[in-house]
Amino acid sequence: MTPAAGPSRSHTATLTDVARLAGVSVATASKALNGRSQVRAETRQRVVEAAERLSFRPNQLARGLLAGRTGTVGLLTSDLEGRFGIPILMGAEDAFGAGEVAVFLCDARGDSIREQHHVRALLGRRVDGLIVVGSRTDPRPSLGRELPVPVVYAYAPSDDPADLSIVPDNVDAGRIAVQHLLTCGRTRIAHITGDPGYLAARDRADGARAALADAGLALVDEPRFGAWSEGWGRAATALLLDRHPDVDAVLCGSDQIARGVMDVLRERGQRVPEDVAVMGFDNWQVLTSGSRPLLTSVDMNLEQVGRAAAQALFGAIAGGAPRSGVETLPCRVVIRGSTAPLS
Amino acid sequence: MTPAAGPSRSHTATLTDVARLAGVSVATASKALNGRSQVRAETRQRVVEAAERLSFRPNQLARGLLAGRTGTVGLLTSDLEGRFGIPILMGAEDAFGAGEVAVFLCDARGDSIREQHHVRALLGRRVDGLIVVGSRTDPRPSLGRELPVPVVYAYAPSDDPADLSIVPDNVDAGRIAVQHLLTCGRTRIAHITGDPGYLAARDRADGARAALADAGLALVDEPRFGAWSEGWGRAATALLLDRHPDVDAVLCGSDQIARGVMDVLRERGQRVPEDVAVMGFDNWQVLTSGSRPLLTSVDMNLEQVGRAAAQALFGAIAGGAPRSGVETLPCRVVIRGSTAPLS
DNA sequence: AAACATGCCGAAAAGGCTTTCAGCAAGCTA
DNA sequence: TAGCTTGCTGAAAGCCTTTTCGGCATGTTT
Repeated sequence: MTPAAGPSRSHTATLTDVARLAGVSVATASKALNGRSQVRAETRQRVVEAAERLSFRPNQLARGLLAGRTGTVGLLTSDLEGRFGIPILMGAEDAFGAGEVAVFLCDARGDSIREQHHVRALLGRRVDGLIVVGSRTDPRPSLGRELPVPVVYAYAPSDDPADLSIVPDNVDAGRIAVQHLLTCGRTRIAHITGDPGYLAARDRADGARAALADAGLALVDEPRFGAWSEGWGRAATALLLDRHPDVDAVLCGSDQIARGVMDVLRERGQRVPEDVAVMGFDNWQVLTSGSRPLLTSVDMNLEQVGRAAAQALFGAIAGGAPRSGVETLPCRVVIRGSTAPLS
Repeated sequence: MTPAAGPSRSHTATLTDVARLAGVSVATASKALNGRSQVRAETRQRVVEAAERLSFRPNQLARGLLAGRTGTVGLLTSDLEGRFGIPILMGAEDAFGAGEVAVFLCDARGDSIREQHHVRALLGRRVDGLIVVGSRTDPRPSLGRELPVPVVYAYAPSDDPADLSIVPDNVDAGRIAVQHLLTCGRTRIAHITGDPGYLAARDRADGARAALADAGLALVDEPRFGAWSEGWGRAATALLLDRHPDVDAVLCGSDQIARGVMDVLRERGQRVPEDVAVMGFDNWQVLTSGSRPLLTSVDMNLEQVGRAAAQALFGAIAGGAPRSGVETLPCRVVIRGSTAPLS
């Protein structure tokens, strides 16, 4: 057998082949394989066996062409390397994969020209719907209302309220984080967070302030906005301790920041969590599980965001009542060693 | 306009519509839009305008049905959450996206049943080829030789030498890492690495030993295998310093381990890099850029692995000479603050 | 003016599948 | 036995595009 002439070259079995082998017409073969009722059991059996023998796989292209539905969706992401897109993508893939939907993955790399290109290509392939995953929770431009298929935005909401967007509830995230710290008996809580240009940073700070206000308290100092990095966590902590040595909890805008904060606390002789409790956001395993002690963090349930987006899209494709607006999903606190009740 | 009856419902334009609007036959319309030469310039112009007006997008399903090629490939990954799959996926998506190929993403979650299911589904959709991305460099079971489309394995090689696999060269990675440390004038080099069940750990250790042997040196102590975690890095470093306080470099099997190593070195009063140089593997940004000093690391060029796999698959689809066996791609040292010449 | 080449265009088939509808045989009732 | 219902099966149309090939109107040559 020559290298190029394996079974690879043998014409893939088609329904006609199956029908011929089973001694029936293609129509009957089709009905037999699809569980239609107008086929005698014995005939169906023959067809099924023939299909088996030829390892027949119905051509989804032909099927999609006929049905007008392809059973495919496009997943448009702006940054794959960012860590937020992945869990969402997993959740969506999971929700679809359970059914019989296949996912086209496209990375626009944050470039709207590329994005437009991908949208056109996906429409050419007649996807049944689109999920758009952003890298930040700040609103992003809508793909427009003129698309021939439903679209769901995940993580980054569309700026058009007529679109449906699924996002984590960052305000509530800030609130539950503070509530956890209050539950631990902390009252002198500082907030060190990232780039104020990010809505997520502002939302979380707002939620944190609101929860404190509900308890008749306030943040120690204003929230310190900076960068989403360990370095900023370290720098801000040094400043914080100089001005407020009596702080008993630091809520950090990200796990990276929290790592920097914990490093400096340790260097300054503050024990975590005995003297100062520390919390992060994102629940990024590589960071939370490597720190000493393990880091308590707020998980944004991104996988669930992905799943919810997939389900919403599914519903829209099936023709359910169209939803719109920004729907938020709750976050959850994952408690580890860096927070504990004051003893 | 009722909510359900937007332009969404308006029948997507088809070539017939374009032809009718332009006052030509579908055959002519097709030729005009595809740059075939047997069309008068003026006629072509009319057709193009009509297509524009109707925002016509040729149906790729029909096209694929006819051509026998769909311009799609399946990307089968075993673990999306693992950090190795993503860059490979990005590289592949990039290499394909440049052309006109769309990528079906499937996550098998490490389950071979799921994997089989996905393969069948993808074949049903008549993908032109398959890329299989593993989560470890240990060989994995082949998908088999009987598939009707070419397959390329990335990161995790197939156990069938008849298949083509693209993997990073971990042995060489260990070698170049040690060479860098030698260049920095280090001679008492220890190796703390991860789970010995991983081929990557053993390969890197082998490469490191080989490079040292070439220089007439040997590792300080045997490589310390353990886990891919900061915690192990800390524990192993404590042991190491007790037995070999004169060590002047630690080569770590991953960036996580390296972070743990650096933490304990600092605690024990060893300066990095003045007293002890530290290197990691993987060049994982979140870890390398958060440490003090910034961490030198070996980058496995995973994006390039993905690109190379995509290109190989592309070649195989186009019918080029079939390649087979395991092809390795070189890694590269990314020098940062944690390694420096002895002064 | 006849014969020919040339340039454009359109009818039709193909690709694989599903669905509709007509046809046919067998079994039943009157 | 004629007429009817039931139960299966198959022919054919349709989904959308590309490609082949025949045909028609020019323009060109002798």
